[in-house]
Amino acid sequence: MSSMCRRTNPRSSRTGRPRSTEADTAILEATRAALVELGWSKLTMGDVAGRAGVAKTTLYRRWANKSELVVDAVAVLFDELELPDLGSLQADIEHVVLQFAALLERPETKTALMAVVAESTRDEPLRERIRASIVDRQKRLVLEGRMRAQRRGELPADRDPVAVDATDDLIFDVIAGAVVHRALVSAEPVDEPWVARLSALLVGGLGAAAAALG
Amino acid sequence: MSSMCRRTNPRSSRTGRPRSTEADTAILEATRAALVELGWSKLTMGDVAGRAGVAKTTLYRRWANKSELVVDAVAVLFDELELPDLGSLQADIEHVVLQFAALLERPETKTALMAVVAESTRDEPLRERIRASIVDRQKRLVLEGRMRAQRRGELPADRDPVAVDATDDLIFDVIAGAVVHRALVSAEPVDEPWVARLSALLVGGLGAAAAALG
DNA sequence: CAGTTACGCTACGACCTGTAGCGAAAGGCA
DNA sequence: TGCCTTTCGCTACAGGTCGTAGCGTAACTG
Repeated sequence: MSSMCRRTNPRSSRTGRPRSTEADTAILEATRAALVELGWSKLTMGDVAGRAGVAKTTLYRRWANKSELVVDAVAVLFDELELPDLGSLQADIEHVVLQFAALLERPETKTALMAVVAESTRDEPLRERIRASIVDRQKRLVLEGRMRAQRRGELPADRDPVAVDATDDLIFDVIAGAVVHRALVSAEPVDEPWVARLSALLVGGLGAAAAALG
Repeated sequence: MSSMCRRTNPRSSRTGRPRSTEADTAILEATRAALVELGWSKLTMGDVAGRAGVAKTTLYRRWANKSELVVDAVAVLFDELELPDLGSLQADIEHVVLQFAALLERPETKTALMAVVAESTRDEPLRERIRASIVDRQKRLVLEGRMRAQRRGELPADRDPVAVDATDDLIFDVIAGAVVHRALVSAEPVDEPWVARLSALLVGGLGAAAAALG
């Protein structure tokens, strides 16, 4: 709290004209609109600036490039995912998978998600941004679902906390990966029959693992 | 076989200078090299042409754009995947998953795969090309592994052929999706412990489903 | 009021795209 | 052998995007 605590958080610079938060939201909204209309590859910074009613230079003051801008624009959409208690592990999984599939059906996310991930393979800061803004935030769903199943007695209580973490990570990659692959790579519908099969596979697999350890 | 059967297969045009197959291979090789050095987003058609020692116009005579070129350049790498019989379903799965993970570790595939998939969300011909050149060709691995497991008695024989197809598709999306998500989105290693967990989950899930039906 | 920062605007060099036009090369066919 | 057709390398080009620089103005602080 000294007078020079500044470089750590440039947003709290005490002096000068503050950044327009209206411009922030207008830009992110314009970015999502441009994604819907143009898709990732035809979206340009100049176009977004025009839609948002700001100068192109204003975009570059906030984001280094298109990828970082788009990550911020779509990240908020992923926070809409919820995990209501439907009474059984399988029902919970099916519900969240259908939500996730609906999210991936939206043209903004469909075109943007794979693109920024592809870009992040050669851009470490971007990878970190994606992890922090999107990936890690959704692991909460797996955590919550697993704990709920344990409370119900569908899954055994924790023994080795390291193994539990590893299993949570595995389930996350399996569910998210399978849905993304089905929707975007195989390009086939993530509908109730498919979701039911996936959920049954997971519940069966988790149950079998628990039985083997018990 | 009349004298005018021509438009159906432009490659078999009887007259005129034939396309240089050396140029074909040089271009695809140059494309992979450029992917390694530059990554997807900085790869340009002019750069590839220069590396391959051909004119830029020669590229555009063969491929409509960067995406189609890159699909052809990396598709061949996916054909290296094999499924040797290791004696058990779980061992077979683990082996092919580790192969697939090694493939995704290569800089060419890592940067290209997600990029062309992202592009294909707004490009129907490209999606078809990806499906034909990469996706569908790898489903053979699931088919072979499932039939082998049935021969061993690890899985029950087919009853409903429709359900069998659906399960094959599901397993394909789950395995490929999980590995891709782990490697590129979560950006964490696809190592033996993780692969063992994934395989155990799948084998357990398939076994539980079989038991429920039996 | 002085100091500092953000803003809109314009302009710009560098780069990439995809196409057109040319003369030369390499095949098929009679 | 000569004609036809297609591909080849080359050059040139219009159109578009990127990311930055410079300017005068606006907004907020103490």
